[in-house]
Amino acid sequence: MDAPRYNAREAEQKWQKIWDESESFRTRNEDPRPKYYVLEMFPYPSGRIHMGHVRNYAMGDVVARFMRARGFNVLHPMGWDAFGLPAENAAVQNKTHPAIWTYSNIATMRAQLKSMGLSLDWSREIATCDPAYYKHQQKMFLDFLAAGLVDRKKSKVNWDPVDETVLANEQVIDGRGWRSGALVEQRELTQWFFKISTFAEDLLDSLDQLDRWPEKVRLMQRNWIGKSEGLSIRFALEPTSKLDAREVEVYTTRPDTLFGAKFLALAPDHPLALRAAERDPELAAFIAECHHRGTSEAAIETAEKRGYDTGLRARHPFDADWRLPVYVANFVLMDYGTGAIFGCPAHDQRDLEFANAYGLGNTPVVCPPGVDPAAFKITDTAYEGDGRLINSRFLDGLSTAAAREEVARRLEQVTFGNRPQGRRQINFRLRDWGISRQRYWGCPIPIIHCPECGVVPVPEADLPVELPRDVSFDAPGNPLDRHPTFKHVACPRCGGPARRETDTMDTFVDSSWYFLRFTDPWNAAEPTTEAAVEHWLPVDQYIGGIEHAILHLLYSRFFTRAMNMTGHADAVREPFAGLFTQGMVVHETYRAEDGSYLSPSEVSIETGPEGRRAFTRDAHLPVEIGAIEKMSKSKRNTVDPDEIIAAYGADTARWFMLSDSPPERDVIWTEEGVQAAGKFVQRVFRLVEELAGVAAPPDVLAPAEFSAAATKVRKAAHVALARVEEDLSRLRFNRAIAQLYDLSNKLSAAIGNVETAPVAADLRYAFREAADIFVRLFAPMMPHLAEERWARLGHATLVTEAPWPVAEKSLIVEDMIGLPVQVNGKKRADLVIERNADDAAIERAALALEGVRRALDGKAVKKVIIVPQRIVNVVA
RNA sequence: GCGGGCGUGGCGGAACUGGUAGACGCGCCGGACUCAAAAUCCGGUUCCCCUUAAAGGAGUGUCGGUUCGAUUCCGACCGCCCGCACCA
Repeated sequence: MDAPRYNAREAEQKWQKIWDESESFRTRNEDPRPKYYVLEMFPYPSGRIHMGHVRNYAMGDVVARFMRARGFNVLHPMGWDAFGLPAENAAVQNKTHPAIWTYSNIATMRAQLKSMGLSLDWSREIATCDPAYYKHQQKMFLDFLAAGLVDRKKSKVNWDPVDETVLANEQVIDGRGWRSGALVEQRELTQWFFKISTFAEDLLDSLDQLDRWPEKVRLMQRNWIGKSEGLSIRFALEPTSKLDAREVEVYTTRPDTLFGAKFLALAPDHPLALRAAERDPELAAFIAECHHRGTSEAAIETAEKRGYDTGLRARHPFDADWRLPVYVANFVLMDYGTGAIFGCPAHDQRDLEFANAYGLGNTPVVCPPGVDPAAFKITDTAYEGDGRLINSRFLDGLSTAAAREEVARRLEQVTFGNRPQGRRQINFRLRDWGISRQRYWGCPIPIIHCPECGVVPVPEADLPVELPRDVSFDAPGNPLDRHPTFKHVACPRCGGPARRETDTMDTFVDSSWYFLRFTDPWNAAEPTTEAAVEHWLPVDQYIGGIEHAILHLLYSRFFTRAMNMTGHADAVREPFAGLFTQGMVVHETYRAEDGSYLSPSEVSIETGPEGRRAFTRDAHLPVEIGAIEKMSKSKRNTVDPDEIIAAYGADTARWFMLSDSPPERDVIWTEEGVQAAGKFVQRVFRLVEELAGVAAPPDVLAPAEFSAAATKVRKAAHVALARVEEDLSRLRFNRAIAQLYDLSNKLSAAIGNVETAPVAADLRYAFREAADIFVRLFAPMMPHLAEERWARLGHATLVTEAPWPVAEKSLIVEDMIGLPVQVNGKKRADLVIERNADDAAIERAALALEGVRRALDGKAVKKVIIVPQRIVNVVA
């Protein structure tokens, strides 16, 4: 007779239905148990889920099920990051409406996620493109505006000429649009900004408290915020008559190098530069060239430092007779510091390159430790480190730190035009967040522009400002901008004709607060419910890709602060207490002989002693196995989760996703790997079948004593329990899975050793206990199989609702322990001895071992090092 | 260029705060079952020497250091990956 096989397809659908009907994953806010909020980054409804989603949601689901079993009231919701450009692209290509495309994708992906058996509370599902969601976002925009957290300013924006939209700085990668890949141009537009820089200091300082975040992410945010402490110095200009400008302010973090200054340089957009250009066509041409190069050839621009001498001269703040030339230079940025610098070529590489190009020379003023000042010369490489000041008059001999302080102190005391000439200043690289997008499929900005009243907020009663459905994508640009009734409205204040804001919000706004909405998505009146937010936040464990290390996580941190200020999240500052960034799913690439990519389904792999070789499935032509890369459509190395679930079941897919690699690292999807996981599912099914055959029924009481064989079975189960618990607590899924392989090996062996029937009562009890523990341990990873086997073991309850078992300490601690014995650091023997043997007894026993005696070869023992419970080292 | 991380068998990876290197899985080799194959089960599998066993030697990118003892700590170098990129 064939062994019974587990039909995953049937069983999984059955249990999903049962969970659904029993509302196993419905979470109630008023549940008295301690709360635990686990969240995976919600997906963009692009069409179908991919393996990256499977990995992400499998991890979150293990955490949710594990914490639920441990007695927590777990919130584990799901939603859709549903606004965004691809819906509009699809609308153009397929002549479908973005809403129809989006909601149809949501339906598909929801069904796919459900087929994974995730323990999600679907009653809290939200989609950011739903007016019931973005209505609140509009309300908060107005509240932020009232609170001074929103700015409207003309600004140079990154314009993507292909997508015809503005991009945030973060969306520009190597001078190209992150989505279109088109070279980004600079345009001047009036834009809405969230004043994230208001919180720069707090966003930076609070990172220290996020001790359950990866250090890497915190560091990336630190660098992104980019705090620097320095000094603003105002330089007097000559001749003043020429431009009607008496001074220029520069920012420096190195005031100590002030006596090494050789020039001043202005950004091409600096007001002074622009004014000077009005009278100097050559300078105007130079500035135009800077703009041009800045946008078109970003790579080349980095190579060469270029400048233009304005003819202006600046007076050195400590020497009225010292004049510095004032250049406009292509490497000075307008939007950092004051848009102007003083150049100290000896101690700044960029300044040195510039000075060398224009023959400005250099004077070293900081001498590195251990170098003779008289012999210290700078030619091609600036010295940017610390040292002792030289050639610097009253600063000579000071350390760089002391010199910085001294310059700051003196310049703060010098008065220049009624104000101190120097001012200590802290600068951040962090820019305000430009949220205006010239796009249809986004949250409308609730503003009306009136020629009489100016910028008028849409009254709260008129919210939401809903996207009109009747739009066409036949022409490029924003359809809202040419929509007749949406655009032209009456001013809410004066009633006169006015124009509605047709820009929509960056989709990163939508995802900056969805985790708060999940706590009470039913509240129609307000974005959040105070009690619910206070109860659930912060998210205890957030899981997602490292690609959101800066943007999404920083914006969310801003949003909780802004919501906190405006009364929408009183109890929250930091949204995510624990963050985990999971690795990608990668796969081999395959190329046919003509170089074209082949998908895994077109390739068959043959393995032998000489390794793996690939052939086309149909014609058996040789296939080149290429690099292992992130799954992508262009490389054709994707695997469809639906097909895997259809062939092996969700439990197999989940198990494999979690088993092979540490979760923070990339996992390589292989056919062999998923097959192995599938085999294990079958093996577990059979193993529990066998265990059920020898196990006592659930209600049998523990016997007074256990035989050695029974104790061994119980030990295996309890040791695995303790380890799996530890590993799951620390999200080390791959180790937990290794433990479970190990336990199933041990249980198989134990059953193999059972020869006599009937099986003794104590052993039957031990098998029952071990089987129950085993099923509960793999339940978070393979929930359907666990239910199936839990029922087979005679339980009337759901394992999903069963509490986590408690490991018995006495079974984990061994009476006899094995101690490796080293001689001079090399292992020579094993010593088995009572756990609590004293050092003298251990030493005596160790020295008596045959292996130790042989290694000593008669040499005298100098010392014996005994590390309790660990190791013995005999030094000879 | 600056900042960060990582280098362990044929492969993915274990090894808690310095204490038995290679858990577990894949692959491979051998065996059982079978007419045969698949499936399943059992055994082996870091390398070298050895017919086997026992015993031994080498070994965590390279070189050096600290230590009774180093994959783990320190220094230099090599290689790979990620982030930022004229931020004054």
